[in-house]
Amino acid sequence: MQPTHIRAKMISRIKYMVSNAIIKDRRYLDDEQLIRSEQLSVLEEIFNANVRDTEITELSSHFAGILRKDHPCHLAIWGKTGTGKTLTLSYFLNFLSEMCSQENIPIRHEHLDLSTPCPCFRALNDLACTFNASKRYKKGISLEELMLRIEAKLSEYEGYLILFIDEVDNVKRDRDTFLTFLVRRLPQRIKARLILVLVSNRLNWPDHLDPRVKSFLKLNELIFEPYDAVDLQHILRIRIEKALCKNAVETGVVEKIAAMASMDHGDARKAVALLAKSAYLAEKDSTKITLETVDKAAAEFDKDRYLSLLRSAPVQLQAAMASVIQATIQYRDKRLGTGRVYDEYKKICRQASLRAMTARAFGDLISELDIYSLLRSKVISRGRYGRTREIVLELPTSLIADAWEMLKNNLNLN
DNA sequence: TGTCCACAGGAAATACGGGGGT
DNA sequence: ACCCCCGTATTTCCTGTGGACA
Repeated sequence: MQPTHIRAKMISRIKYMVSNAIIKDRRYLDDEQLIRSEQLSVLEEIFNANVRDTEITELSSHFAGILRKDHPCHLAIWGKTGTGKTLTLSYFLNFLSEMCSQENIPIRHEHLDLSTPCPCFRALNDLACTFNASKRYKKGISLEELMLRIEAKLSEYEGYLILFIDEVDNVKRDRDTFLTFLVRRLPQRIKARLILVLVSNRLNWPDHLDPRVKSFLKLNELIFEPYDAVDLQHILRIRIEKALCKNAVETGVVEKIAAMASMDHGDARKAVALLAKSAYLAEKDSTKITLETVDKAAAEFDKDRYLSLLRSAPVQLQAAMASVIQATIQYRDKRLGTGRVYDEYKKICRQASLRAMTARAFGDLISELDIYSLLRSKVISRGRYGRTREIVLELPTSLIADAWEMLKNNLNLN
């Protein structure tokens, strides 16, 4: 060991990195790290570039009634993830409140974020919490009790109350109870004028809703189109200016990222994440961000997404996924039905000393994996050889080995 | 035409684990 | 400390089903 040697190495590396730095302020590559006011200022710049113009105009006319002491009806908003629904709405509602307070119109808005799937109970509980009407419970208190507390808390308030409920369709099971409460019961019991803003990323969510709720729910609808490539370019350029040094980006990179992101979802968050990843990669190699860097970043991005999704999933789901992979490898080109995969699953559970769930429950696990699009399952009939769900692994082939390794580790197999 | 496979997937029953009330 | 109640997760039980085969 030669301490001076390693020191010299470190110093030269650090100096080198500093002189070649391309990231100026990495917080601007990740929204989570920005404080509220910074987020809003970025947002305002984006809006000033005429992005989301039509949506904001629509919102304005929908809520204009408030300034005339009118009661606008509820609003349903559709749009895929990363189309800026949440940010646009909170920006707009803040602005609206400001305007109203200048006119002395009492108004309040609350944001209920259901970005992770949650049962009716937790949704109500969260709602109660945002009103300070109750503490956070895990269990052990009835839905009725929660509703009463919310009502009690709001009983005195008489102005407008805008409830902005993000990702409504994440309310699993009993969605009707939740919505019935909001749509029918709550308005009758409180004096405030309630306006619901329901955000969802599926277009057809009111379809399988209790018809009684639906008829009560007079809705105005607003659709957030996915960003197109031009919008995304605006968004990226603003970020680049804030986060990166001058000349850190080769020409064509912005266009490329924008094109990639708009092609598969029009998701702005994803576009920014891709930019961030590219920047990190470029910085590590001390180069500019080139077109190849972007390709590399995109590949890694996909990999990370799948693997972290799996890693953080409940064990049973991981075991189910492992069994699907195992079965796919084992039976190579034969078609996979639920039965075979279930046998595999039982084996894996034994190895991982996990309690195997019943076939019925296993079927539900498969459906869940389908929702995450880790696999595709389709019910087919093979005549006298029965009916089953054909299961096809939907993982990029390059990832199968990685995923398998990770699952094996997580489940302590072998 | 009827049979029967191998499951799907709905409904009811049961197990679980945690909070509230006393 | 005890018991009871609640929502949630899983199991048990069950009916349904498309089409190959006889």
